[in-house]
Formats: sequence, structure tokens, C-alpha cells
Amino acid sequence: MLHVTFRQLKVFEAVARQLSFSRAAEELHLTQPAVSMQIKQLEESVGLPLFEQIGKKIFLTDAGNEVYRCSRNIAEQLSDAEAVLGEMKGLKRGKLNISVVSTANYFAPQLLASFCQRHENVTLSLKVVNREILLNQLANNEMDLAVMGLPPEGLDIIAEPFLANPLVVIAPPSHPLAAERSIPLTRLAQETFIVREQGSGTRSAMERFFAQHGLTLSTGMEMSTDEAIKQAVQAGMGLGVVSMLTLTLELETRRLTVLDVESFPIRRNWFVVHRKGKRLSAVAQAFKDFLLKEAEQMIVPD
Amino acid sequence: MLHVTFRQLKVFEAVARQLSFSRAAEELHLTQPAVSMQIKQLEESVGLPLFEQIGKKIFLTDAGNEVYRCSRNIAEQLSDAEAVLGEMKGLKRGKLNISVVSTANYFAPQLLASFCQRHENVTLSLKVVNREILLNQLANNEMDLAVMGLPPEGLDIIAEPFLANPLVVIAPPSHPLAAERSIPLTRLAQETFIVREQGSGTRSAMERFFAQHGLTLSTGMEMSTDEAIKQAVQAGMGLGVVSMLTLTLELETRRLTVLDVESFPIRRNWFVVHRKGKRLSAVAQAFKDFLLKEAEQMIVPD
DNA sequence: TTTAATGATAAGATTTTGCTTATCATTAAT
DNA sequence: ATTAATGATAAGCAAAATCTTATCATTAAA
Repeated sequence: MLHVTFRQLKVFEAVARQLSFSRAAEELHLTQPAVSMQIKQLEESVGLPLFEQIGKKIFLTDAGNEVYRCSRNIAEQLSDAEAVLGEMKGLKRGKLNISVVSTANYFAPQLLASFCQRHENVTLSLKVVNREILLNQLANNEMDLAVMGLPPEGLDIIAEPFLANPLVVIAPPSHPLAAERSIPLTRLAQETFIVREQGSGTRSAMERFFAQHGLTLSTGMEMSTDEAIKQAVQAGMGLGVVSMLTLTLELETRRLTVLDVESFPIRRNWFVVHRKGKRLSAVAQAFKDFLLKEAEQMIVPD
Repeated sequence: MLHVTFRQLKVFEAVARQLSFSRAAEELHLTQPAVSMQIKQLEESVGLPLFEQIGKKIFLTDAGNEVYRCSRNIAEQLSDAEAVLGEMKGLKRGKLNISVVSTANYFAPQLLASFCQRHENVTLSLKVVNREILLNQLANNEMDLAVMGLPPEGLDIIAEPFLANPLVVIAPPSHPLAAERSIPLTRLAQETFIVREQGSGTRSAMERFFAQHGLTLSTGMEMSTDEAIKQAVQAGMGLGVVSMLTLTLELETRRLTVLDVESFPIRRNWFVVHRKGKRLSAVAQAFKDFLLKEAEQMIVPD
């Protein structure tokens, strides 16, 4: 099939269906010679006659039937694709790949869920990974959008804050500082902190914060999740600094308490992030808008 | 998908596969801008970006993946069709619709069978009908080739003889004339004949023959098949005129005998027939050639 | 910082495509 | 025998498609 064109197939389809060159010409708003020429060219590419004329009537040859079958299949493929693409444009369908940094695990699912409720036919994939891996995924364009607390500097990145992310100091309710108010920052130097691993956003923010205030902390154990930190703090192994958003349950059940330290909470934000050249799909764009407009009030209702 | 072209899909496929405009350009022996332009046009028809560029690498968008899926399907359709058509051209595959007049039933199957043995993948359909129906089918282009003893005059017909079709007078072996030699034609006037129905080729040929020799026959019963005539003749109800080719079994088993009448056998032929405008497929042409070249020696071996 | 590679964009030349009008040949119907 | 309809063919024209060269911007690597 060296040089078949869609035009040829379209004209051919009309002729094969009507079994008349003239009728097909009318249907396509063409003159009859135009139709004859298209068919002739198609027959030339195919290398076999597609019609035969017996008296005044025309019939499809076997080869013609084969081409007809084929052209109908192709038309179907195209219209299927057109439908799918149309839905993609219109938000009715799409895939959404989100990666979030571990800590976001405490609120991201809620956001995704309510977004999905509004948009049927959106297939969703959420990956919860640590900051390091997320940076890697970002570099390799493995997701549509990322959610993180500390956007990287180097890469060409677009990062927009959409939710407050206060970091607070936690302690077991039995801790001596639990009852105090306006604890001076320097007081913390006497305590041991259980911290996240190097490279973690929370760890970085925390270190920078204390360094800015001229403090050096004694860090005890390193944990790879906030959950682990909370458990260790509960067990009395030291204090911790975590995002406020991760504490809902523990505060309610009074397993942990937030210390009233001066200059705290550390004011940070959650960012929705993607690389600069990224072509956001309709769905991705919609989700981003959703985060920017509605996340705050969903997570921290008035 | 208003105006997608095969060219666009072809170029797109190469880019999507290589994930590089420049590589695709090399593969297609084009310059890189040519590729960029084709893609741009395709994206315009589709209405969505198909690629995204993140740094130096390009990736398919979701829409791009959909178009890729579609373009591969289309390519597959085309190559399937190309394969089938190629086989049609090369005789490796094809359909063959043959209609034969009732009498040919005695030898046509044998010919078709041996033709099919040589050509695997040829689908065959044989219709055995009376002359009247066959003429109708011919007018409506319902078959590729027909086999008959008396091609019609009116229609634009191409008819070529490929096999001798001698008509002989048959009688039961017990008939008084069975033992005689060189029976004068006029002697037959005293006999009763069992004949085929009006419109039958054999009947026409027979009537014309006797008319030419100035004889009028007394016709008895009319039968619609040669088989019925043979049965009736065996039963002693009269003489018959049939094609020699139908008699193999009856002669061998001595149920019937051929009378040695002057001027007999009536010399006729079997014709392979199709309408003038007919586009013979490769298979049909091959079968026609086969009949013209080999039928005689297959049916009447030396 | 420089260099090499990648893709986008613009301008322009050329080829191809697709169409129309005019005319002819064949066929079926009147 | 005429007539009406169908498709084929030829000539000519306008639009488009396609490609190339030249140049630029961006990015990653040396």
C-alpha cells in the first residue's frame, strides 16, 4: 500500500457504500470525475481493480471488499481515538499521576478522594515516597504533579504553595515542658530530638530554623517516617518536630501534646510542584487548580 | 480528527518510537524541521499536545499515547490488508464463485477439485442450477465464471469452448435399435423421446438439430434433469438425448446403451462464460486458463 | 564558561494534490 | 433510433503540502 491517502479511502468508502460514482460524488459535494480519479489512484496503489462495471451497475471485486473492510476498520479506529481525545480535552477522562512526599500522606488521600468524586473516569495513581526519590521522579518526568514541603532549588521547577504546613514541637503529655507556656527557644537546647533522616524536608527546615536562631540541637535517633517519630516521642525517648497536620489523631486521644515554644510553629507551606516544561493535561491542571483554591478549607475547615 | 494524514501518522510513529525528533528525521531521511512541522500539524488537528519536552528529553503525553495506540492499529490494518491483497494478486488466496448448468454436474466437481488441490487457500463455491437461473445470475453478476453448453446471444458475453460435449441418443440395452448399426436419422421419427424442459440447453440443441434435418419428433414426458431422463429411458418409456459425459456409470454397468444413429453424436461444446466487463480475479483467470488448457484431457483422458 | 545537541521557527521553492470543465463511450430505457 | 444516465479521460488551474536552508533558544555536558 505504497501511497494510500485518507481522502482516497473516504471517497472509496462512499462509492462502495452507494455502489455508484455519481451518487458518491453528490454525497461528497464533488463532481463525478473527481471521484473517478480518487478511485483510480487508490486502485493504482493497491495494484488491483476494486470495482467492476457490468453494464450500468458497478460491483465491488474481492479486492474491493477487502479494502472496504479495511477502510471501515480504520475509520472506526479514528473515531474511537477522536472520542477518547475529546474526553481528554473536556476533563471527562484522564489519568492523573501524583507523587507526594511521605508526610503528605496524612492529608493528600483526602484531597484526591474528593477530587475524584467530582470527576468520574479519572484514573488516579498516588505514590507516597520520600523526598529523595520524589526528586528523582521529578527529574525523570515520572509524574504529573508532586506535593512536597520544600521545593528543590536547582531544577527548573514551578512550585506553588497551597496549604499551610506548620511544624510544631511535640512531647508526651507527661513531659515536664508540657505544662509550661511560652517556653524560650534556648530551653530546647537541653532536650534530645528525634529527627527525620538527612535529606528529608522536615529535617532540613528544622535544622535551618535552629541554625537561624543560633542553636545547636542534640539529635538522638533518626527515623524515616513521621509515624515512627511520633511513636518514639510517645515512648519518652525525646522531643520531635513534625507537621501539625500529622497530629490530628494523637492530639485528640491525648497521646501527644504540642509544646508552646517561642517562635513556633515554624511557618512552612505545602507546595504543588511540576517541572517547567511540563504540559499539564486537562485533568492535571484541574487538580492543581483544585488544590490552590480549595485545599486550605478542606483540610483546615473554619 | 479533521485532517489527519498518513504522512503525519507515519512521522509521528517514528518520533514516538524513538522519542527524538532528530532520530526520527534521520530514520525518515528528512531534516529535523520537516519532522517538527508534521508533528505540529498533527497536534493542531488533534487539538492536544502529543509530546512534552522536559529538559532535553521528550515524552509522550497521555493524548500522545492514545494517538500512538491508534496509529499502530491503523498501520496493522493496512499491513493486514496489504498481505491479503498481495496474496490475491499472487493467486495464493481468493474466492471463486462458479455456477454451472445442471448437466455439468457430472464433470465440473472433478475439475474444481483438482484445481483446488493446486491452489491452497482458494475458497470455492459451486452452484448447480438450470439454464434459466444461470442466465439470471449472469445478468446480475452473481458469479465469477459460468459453465454452460449454450451461451446466450443477447447479453455481452465472452464464451470460450473448453470441452467437447457430444449429445447421443440413449436407449435401454433391450431396445430393438440397440443392436443396429448406422441407424438412419429418419428412423427416430417412429420413436418417442423423453426430453428436458423448455429453455434447457440440451433441449434447444436437440430441437434445432432435428429441425435442421427436417424431422419432427414426438416428445413424450418432460424431465427437469438428465438423471430423470436416464431413469425413464431405463424404464423403457422412450429414447433420450443426453450429453455423453453424463453416461459413464450407466454405460459401464450396461443399464443404458448409446444408439449408433447417423449424423450423431450432435457435436457441441462446453463453454466457460462471463460477461464482457467482468474483472476476473487472479483466481478466476487461473481457473479459466486451467479449463481451457487442461479440462479436455482430464475428462477424456487419452 | 564554552560547547554540542536538541527542537522551534521563518522564509521560500517546488512538487503534489484535488478540483473543475469539457468531452467521449457505453449502456439501458423509451 | 433517440435519449438519458453512467463512468472514463484530458487539460488546466489553484491551493496545499512538503521539504530545505538558515537561524535561534534552551539545555546538558565538558
